Amino acid sequence: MSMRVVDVERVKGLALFSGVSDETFRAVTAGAFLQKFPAGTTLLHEGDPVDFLYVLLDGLVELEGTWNDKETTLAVLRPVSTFIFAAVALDADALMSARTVERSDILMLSGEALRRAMRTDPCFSYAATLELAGCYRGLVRSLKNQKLRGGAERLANYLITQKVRQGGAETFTLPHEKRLLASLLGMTPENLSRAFATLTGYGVVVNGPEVTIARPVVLERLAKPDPLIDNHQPPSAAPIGKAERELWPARAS
Amino acid sequence: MSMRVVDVERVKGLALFSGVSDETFRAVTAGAFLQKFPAGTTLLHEGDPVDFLYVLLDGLVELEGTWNDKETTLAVLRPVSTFIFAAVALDADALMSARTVERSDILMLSGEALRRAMRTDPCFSYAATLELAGCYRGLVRSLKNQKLRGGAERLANYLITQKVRQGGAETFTLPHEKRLLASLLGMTPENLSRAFATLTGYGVVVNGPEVTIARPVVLERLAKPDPLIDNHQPPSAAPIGKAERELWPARAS
DNA sequence: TCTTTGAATTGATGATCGTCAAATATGATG
DNA sequence: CATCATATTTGACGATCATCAATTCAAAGA
Repeated sequence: MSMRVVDVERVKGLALFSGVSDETFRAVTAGAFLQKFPAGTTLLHEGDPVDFLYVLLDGLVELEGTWNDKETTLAVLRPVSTFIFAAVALDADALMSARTVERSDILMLSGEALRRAMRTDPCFSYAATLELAGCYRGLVRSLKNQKLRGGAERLANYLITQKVRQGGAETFTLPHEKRLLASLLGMTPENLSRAFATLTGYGVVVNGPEVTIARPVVLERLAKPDPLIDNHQPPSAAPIGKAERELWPARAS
Repeated sequence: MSMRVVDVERVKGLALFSGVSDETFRAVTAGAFLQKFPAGTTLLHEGDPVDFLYVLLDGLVELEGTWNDKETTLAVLRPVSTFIFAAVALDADALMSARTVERSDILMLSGEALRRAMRTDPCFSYAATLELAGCYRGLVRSLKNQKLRGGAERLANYLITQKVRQGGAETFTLPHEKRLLASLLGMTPENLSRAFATLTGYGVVVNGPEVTIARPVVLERLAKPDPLIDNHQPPSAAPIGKAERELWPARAS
């Protein structure tokens, strides 16, 4: 239920809490829950009121939207990430559902306490603004990606981004099922398969979850990656927030 | 160059400045520009560093993204709206271009002064957080709209939203060219024409920019509007911010 | 090992959407 | 009013994408 010391440190290291007073930090984490959820757990359903800010400390979480019996994945989060912060800030109903893809450690912080802290601690609400600004820009990228690119182009850019984020090696592993990737990229699993088949002609070799980009130059000529859509940020040891991720490479953390 | 008294009042009435001290307000508006731009002026190009927060006081502004020689409209703003706030908060490059659709009065506030104000005045940075949270949720709605709905469904919902926002009368006027509407809805002008033709079978009558929804029930059966995607907020006398717009109808301003 | 279950792939087909070209309508300007 | 430029519409066609069905594959359990 309560946090281990090591977890406290991870939370304190979040960009969202950088520079905030110990007092604010204690006020916000006082009534916090740390819970482990198995894979496939729905943490929050769209339309529900949001009482907590969620912090993914370990595992994998999917944010999804629904309409007319159709579902789509809006984001796949890895640690350490906060989610549904906007709804918490506004004390509004969730616009998307959240569910675990893998077994996950999730910290739940009282929304009420957070809003109170934002109103009193300028450091904290400044950090909150930066965090939200980073999230906002991530969505702008997603919307551009979705509206301007075709399926094969979205996949090609996704693969290039994954390669960079996982260290740049020629071969890397998809972080989750292809079914989920298809939903994230805005296509059906069948069409994702065909998009992979298309990329075979551009030097992409697929072996189950293992992907090899044999001819990066050729693939890039198709993908046309763009820093105003794709965020090719290499992995870093320190956990970073959405804001720092947005500021790279201009002002690396 | 500087603001008229009436404009100062309009700016002070922005949600972004609700509750901030006169001191902060003066600090932020001290080096402000108020400029009139003709239609078709590019205020900011994507990729450019952002030095100012823009506030649309009068007119119409389009936010657009580009990739691979294709363009798409991400939003069309009416007064009173702020834009590119996220980039200003992070002092990052713009992810989208901004350009006037009509002759527009635009206030430009120093980004540096705004960031300074956010760090010192908790009221202001709290308001900034709410503003950004509202913008974030608007984008979530756009992304769901784009990924989950087909063209005719997007158009049907757009028309219903316009009808409500313009007061609810059976007949209303499109706020701008159809070419721009097509880009906003993520389709070509040709397909927008065809989508309008399709909606004729659902009681939609188009006469140039005049649209009549003759059988609202029939159109809604196609559109399936959803409060988690569409924000059917009726017009209000008081200018409101993105945050209040998100909170409706829960906590009307 | 065999079976079972669900993911992934492949093929066939139809729906949706974009592109090109041409025709029409609209609005601004001389 | 006439002319021009541009927006809009319409038709034809091809590309992209979704759906349905069938098959293959892989992992977990009996």
